[in-house]
Amino acid sequence: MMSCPFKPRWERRKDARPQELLLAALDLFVERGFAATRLDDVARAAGVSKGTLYLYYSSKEELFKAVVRENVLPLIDEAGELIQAFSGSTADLFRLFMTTWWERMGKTKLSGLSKLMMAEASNFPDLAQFYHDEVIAPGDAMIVGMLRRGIASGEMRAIDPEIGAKILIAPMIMMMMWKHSYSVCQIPNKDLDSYLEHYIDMALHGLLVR
Amino acid sequence: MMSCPFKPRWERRKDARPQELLLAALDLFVERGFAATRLDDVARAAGVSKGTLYLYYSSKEELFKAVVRENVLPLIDEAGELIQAFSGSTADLFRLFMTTWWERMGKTKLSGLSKLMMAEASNFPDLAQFYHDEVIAPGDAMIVGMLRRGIASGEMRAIDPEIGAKILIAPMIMMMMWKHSYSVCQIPNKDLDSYLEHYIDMALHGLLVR
Amino acid sequence: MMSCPFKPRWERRKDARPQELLLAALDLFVERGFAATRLDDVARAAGVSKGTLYLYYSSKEELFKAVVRENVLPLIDEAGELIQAFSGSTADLFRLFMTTWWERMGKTKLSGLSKLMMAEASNFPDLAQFYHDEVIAPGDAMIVGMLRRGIASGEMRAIDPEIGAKILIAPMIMMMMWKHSYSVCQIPNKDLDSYLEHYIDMALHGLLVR
Amino acid sequence: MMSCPFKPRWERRKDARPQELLLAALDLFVERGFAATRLDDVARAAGVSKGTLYLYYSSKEELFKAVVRENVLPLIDEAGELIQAFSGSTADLFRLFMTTWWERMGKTKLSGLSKLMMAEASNFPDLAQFYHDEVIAPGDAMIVGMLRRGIASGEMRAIDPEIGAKILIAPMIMMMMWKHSYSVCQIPNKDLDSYLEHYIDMALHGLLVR
DNA sequence: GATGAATGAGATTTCATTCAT
DNA sequence: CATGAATGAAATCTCATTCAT
Repeated sequence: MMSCPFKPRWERRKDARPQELLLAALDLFVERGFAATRLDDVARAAGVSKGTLYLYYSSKEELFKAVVRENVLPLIDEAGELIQAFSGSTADLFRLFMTTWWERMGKTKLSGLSKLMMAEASNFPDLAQFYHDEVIAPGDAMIVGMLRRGIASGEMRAIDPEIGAKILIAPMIMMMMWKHSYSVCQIPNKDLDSYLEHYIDMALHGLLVR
Repeated sequence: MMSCPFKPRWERRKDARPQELLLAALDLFVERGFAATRLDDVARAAGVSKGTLYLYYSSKEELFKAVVRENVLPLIDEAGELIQAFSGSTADLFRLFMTTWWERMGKTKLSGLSKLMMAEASNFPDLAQFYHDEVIAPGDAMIVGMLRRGIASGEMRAIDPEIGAKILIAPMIMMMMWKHSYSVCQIPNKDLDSYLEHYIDMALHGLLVR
Repeated sequence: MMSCPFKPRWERRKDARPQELLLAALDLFVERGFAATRLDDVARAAGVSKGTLYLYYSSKEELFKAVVRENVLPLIDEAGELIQAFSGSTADLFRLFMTTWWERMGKTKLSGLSKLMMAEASNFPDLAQFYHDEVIAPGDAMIVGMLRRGIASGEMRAIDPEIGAKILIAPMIMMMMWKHSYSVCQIPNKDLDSYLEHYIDMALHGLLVR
Repeated sequence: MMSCPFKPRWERRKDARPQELLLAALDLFVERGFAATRLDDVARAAGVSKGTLYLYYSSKEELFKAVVRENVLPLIDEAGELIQAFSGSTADLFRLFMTTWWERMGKTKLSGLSKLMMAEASNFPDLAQFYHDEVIAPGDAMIVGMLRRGIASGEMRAIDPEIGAKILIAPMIMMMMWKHSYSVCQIPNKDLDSYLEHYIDMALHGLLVR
């Protein structure tokens, strides 16, 4: 936070404000969902008035899009670069990709956004389109790419990559969603790493040529 | 109320009228979710007045529980019996179980309830508790049971059955949820059977002793 | 109001409610204008809650349209019939028409609606279109018709009837509007009848062949 | 404030910058009305910040008064001088007065202020009082004066000059207001001159001794 | 049993005005 | 002089629930 000691005094406040709003918004959206989050609460959590929110974001939907843009899109880009740069076996790439995803999204608040979007997509088509275009489609494409790579190199069985991708993503997404829905049937935190290992193990033994 | 003295004992009363209510409620809950469904609309769809709803169900939550009880619990029971009665290999049991589930829940409106509960569990803890106790826990137990059966018989690798069950359920649940969320990234209906086959194939090759 | 003494008791309330709402709405719309009238106040004035208003009228605009429909349209129809039935000289018809208009609209609260619409037409295009189609156009057509009748019979000079109509309406409309705008420059009530007589006199001496 | 001791007495200070503000304000007030005009928009249109507006005008009402003072009052003075200086027949004076008025107010944006004031007078009594005192009363007095002049000289019939003035102004004001309200029933621009001629013709033939 | 009119708390969004810099 | 971020009251519209008939 104070990593840049020479930042001019007079710019700090202006730059900081939107960040505080997005942080508060992320917390509340994740906790309650899109429709059930009141802008009143977001404002109070950020320590500003309701009107201030509208100074920065012209509607609840725009606020949400900004939350996604600021928090999720960088991770997508990072993941894309990780895949591009990798030169080992596809199994290792798969392992690395899922582990990284888990560290960056699964373990953080961001995992709540997946649940939120799944939950509210049909009631907010604009949001759904946005999230699909910016997050789901690129993410999907990466898994498909990995499968194609593995099949081409002979490491993996020749499954349909599009269908296979959806099946393989499912346990990761469900793991993220469970964290944010039924507290009553939650996987204990200490088991989550075990879940991830089991998942990778089960996925690979199903994918690899035996 | 008791105007028909010969009414058979085992016939549940109040079932005739409520059936229409529950049908309308199921449709709307699945289409819009719990919070976003207006009782106004449920009443209109059922062809009764809003007040009448309250004659049969004391609140929106009670109405929802009734929908679940009437539609989902019988399927759970049925599935339990199917497993009890099965005597073939565990792989075949797994295949039969998932296929049956897909026919009875995945392909019907009921699949929407999974998404709904995932979406709204955290905002309606009572509902979450109810759904967990009545649906999730029993369902989970069946998968765990199948895994134990397979491991005990030597057919399957010795994975942790609790964790494995959650991983294995995930693609089934996601498939149901996708149907009801992003229309924009929906799997085409014609591919759904292909998805199921791929899933069973990938799951089994990961589970079976090689 | 009590002209139908045998009206069944149990329908009275239901029928009466919308009337009370429209009365309150007319009062407030006339007093404050469309945009500045708060539905809260309309509800309170009618002795009901805000929600009740929406039971009968789905939006502020619909409420306003209902006010116009209920109060103004009958007068328009009546005036049309009056003209159809008249068989005397056009000068006498003109006198009768303007006098009647003054009695029915000018002297009542309805005169406030003219001002309101003039004031807010450009900010509420839907309302403007509605009011033009239902009130202004028919009213205009009547004046044009009278002028045509007078010109055809040789009583009046051959002016352009469309343009003449607008000029002739103007003092009547202004008289109505003044009543509801500047209290500070208002024509005293006792002078209003004198205004009307002067207007008819000046108009006719301008129209009649000398 | 008195820092420039040699500044000529008669030069109004603070006039250079405010001119842009008043132009922007006139445009927007005419287009949308008083209440519906946002100071945000005025500031943006003038190319300054919202705070700057308050540097020059202490409130929205003061800004509006300044717009009227700067734009309308000079015309009133001019018209007064025109009447004083005129030496021909009263009919010719009337014609000249109305034609000039039409050129200077009717055809310009200023015509919008009449509608604005009529529309919002009752909701902003201070503004109404100001406008009445500064614009309406003097204008009215001029027409009354003309009528008195014509009656005294024997050119015109002995009508009540106060009442006659209001009737005679009405079509002029309405013509200005129509331009700014219902676009849907607007008099086409090419007909406006014809309207003016018709009006003068009808007015004079009603006023002159036959 | 059945109705549907009535409620009122609460949600998003707007905007004149203030004030620290 | 000038800025523009911040405020907070207010306005329209929604909906689960109640209750007299």
